[in-house]
Amino acid sequence: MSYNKQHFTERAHIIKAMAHPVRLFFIEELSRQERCVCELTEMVGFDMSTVSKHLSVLKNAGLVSMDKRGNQVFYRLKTPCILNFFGCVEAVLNGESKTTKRAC
Amino acid sequence: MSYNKQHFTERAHIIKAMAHPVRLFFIEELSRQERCVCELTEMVGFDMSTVSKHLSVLKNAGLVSMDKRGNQVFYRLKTPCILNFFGCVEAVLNGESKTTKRAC
DNA sequence: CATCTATTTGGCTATTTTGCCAAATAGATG
DNA sequence: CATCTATTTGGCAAAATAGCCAAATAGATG
Repeated sequence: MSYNKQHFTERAHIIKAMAHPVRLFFIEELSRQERCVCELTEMVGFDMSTVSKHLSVLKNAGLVSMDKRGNQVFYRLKTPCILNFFGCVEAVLNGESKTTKRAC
Repeated sequence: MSYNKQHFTERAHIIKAMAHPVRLFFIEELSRQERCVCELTEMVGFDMSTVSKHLSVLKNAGLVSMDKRGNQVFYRLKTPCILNFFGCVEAVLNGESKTTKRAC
């Protein structure tokens, strides 16, 4: 197979959305329960505008959805299958990757 | 759970290594068979030095391993479990993510 | 309606990433 | 040993990303 730039750019866009410590944390946290921006902001200790921008990256990639209730906006994970991937990342970190052990 | 910066930075480092169209292509291609730098260079049409740097990002993250034979260097995928994740990315692209369908 | 709260957007700077070229390295071959 | 081939490294400029502040929005509440 040869390199189809558009095909891989689309997929990289989604993975790129996950490729930041704060966003990774949000994905994990939102898989547990929905959270409003103010809660997430307090958890990570960044400026709320920064948090909002991270969330919009996730939203833009189709990974989370949002829901405005009252004057708060709640985000939740739309793609639980992402979590299956985290086990593989752990395996890479532990250098177990060569084994046939199914991490995902 | 609260935000442990180091924990998520380590994991983001691995995901970041995957977050580029060319590197994503290499992961998929190398899952099929090992390839030397010159083959990969021809497939993507970038400068060989650029390709070499992309490969070193993958290597640094622990995703591929390399093997020098003759004056060629062959790379191969060290972490097949990554491939299970691609199905999830497809699901996100197709907007099927809300369903309970197991993509990974 | 005026105001307050939660969130997003615009704009700026600092940092990181990407890709090319040129030069360095390392092994193979004449 | 000189040279050729495959690859990596250094360095640079352009582009993308991250985080902060200030300003704009949008509901909720007095």
